[in-house]
Amino acid sequence: MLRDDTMEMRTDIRASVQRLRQRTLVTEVRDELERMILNGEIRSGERLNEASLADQLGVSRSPVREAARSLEREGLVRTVANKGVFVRDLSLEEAAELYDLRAMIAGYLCGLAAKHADADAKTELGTFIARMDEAAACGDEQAYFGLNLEFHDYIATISGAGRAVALYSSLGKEVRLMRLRVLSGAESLALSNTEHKRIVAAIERGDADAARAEGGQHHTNGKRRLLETL
Amino acid sequence: MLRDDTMEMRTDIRASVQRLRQRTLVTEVRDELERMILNGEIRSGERLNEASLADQLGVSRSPVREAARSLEREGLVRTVANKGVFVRDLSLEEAAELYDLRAMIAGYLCGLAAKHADADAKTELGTFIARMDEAAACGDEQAYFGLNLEFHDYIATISGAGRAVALYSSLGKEVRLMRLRVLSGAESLALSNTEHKRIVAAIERGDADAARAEGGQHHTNGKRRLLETL
DNA sequence: CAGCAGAATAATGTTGACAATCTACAATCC
DNA sequence: GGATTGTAGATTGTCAACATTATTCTGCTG
Repeated sequence: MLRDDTMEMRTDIRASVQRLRQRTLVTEVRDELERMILNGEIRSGERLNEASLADQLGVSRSPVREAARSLEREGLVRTVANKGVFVRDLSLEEAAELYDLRAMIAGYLCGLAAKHADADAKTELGTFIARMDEAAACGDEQAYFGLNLEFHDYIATISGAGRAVALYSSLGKEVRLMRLRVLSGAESLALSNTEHKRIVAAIERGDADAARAEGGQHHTNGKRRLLETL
Repeated sequence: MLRDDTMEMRTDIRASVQRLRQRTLVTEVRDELERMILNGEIRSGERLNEASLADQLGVSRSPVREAARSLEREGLVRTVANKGVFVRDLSLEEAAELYDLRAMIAGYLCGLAAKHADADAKTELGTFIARMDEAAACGDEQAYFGLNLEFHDYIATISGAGRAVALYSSLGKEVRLMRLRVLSGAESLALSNTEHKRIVAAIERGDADAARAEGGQHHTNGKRRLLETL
């Protein structure tokens, strides 16, 4: 028992060290910039002033520069030579395309999840559904929004995919650039969760094709809701 | 007539300046590194030595660092803190996943191309097919390989998509990391071009659904061929 | 001789300074 | 008055030096 504990601690420490060791100023700044952009603290189209940000974050310009370049990977910014990096400004067409891409990849992930989900994963998915039902009943959009993100991330995790997961997450962030809350109103939340239930049902019975279709349809519906909002 | 000529020249110069203006040491180094990686001059798993590359290219480490980070966007390298950036080493599973993703996106692009292709585009597609037929008949794998890339890039262009095109191109480069020539042998080339013809036929008759299906299938067949090779 | 400290070496991370470029505004000319 | 040129300030691009971290080699100890 004692040995188990110490082993547990040791692996914990090792993991923690591993994590800390991977952190560097660039990653730190990167995360902070990403947060600022997604929170709208830096608005769409705005320039990321290297000197100002470096000063603000207490580092030199180099880490800021590299972090900004790194954000390009997620499509959060675009770089113009000799002018700077700017927070991307999504047109409606671009947003619609992002939804299409996300729908395809989400379907792919749901299909894989149906193949790979074990009993624990299925239980966890059920828990997510229940919690989102609760949030929907309370009309707590904030909570539902967070749970929704976690739910889809969880499906991505159990899919066992690599690049597709990263892509899905990246496209998700890109979409959030629009800063437009599609899910609003209790009935909208409930409807969204109905679709979640269909996805989970398909995953639970291991029906990959159905899971793929439901996952894709859920995101396509999201695109339709977005377009209807405008 | 004279006026037309000078106008023509002026726009040429303007475009050229515009292009040069966007070039900077970072982009220059980035392209060179990409070339080196895709040509296998830097092998999979190998580290990109900043100082050595900087020396070799006659620049300081900063542009090399940024260029290397920029290559991360295309998944050509992975960065490990305090250890460096390494050319990605694709496992078979990862490669298969890349093929799946590419198949989905290619299908998406073919579907859009079927909707947006004008008469000129259709003619151009026909030309590609003819040229690839010729290369296949001669068994010129090198030429077929290049034409194949151009053909798919052209479809991506006429699709009118934005992010999806970039993604498709990026995944294409990633796949090339394997440095495995799937297309070999005259019959293989001819078979591949048969599939191209089905795609072009669907685009020519404006059948988006069929184009999507054919485009996806073509890439899925590529994945199958890859897996059979091993 | 295996294995392990510890120094030496080499690489990356970070910084501040300088060069090149862009932007905005004022002075000039027609 | 309007357009154009020139100049000053701000911003990005690049560089070389220093700090920190990883790797390798060496010599010691059992």
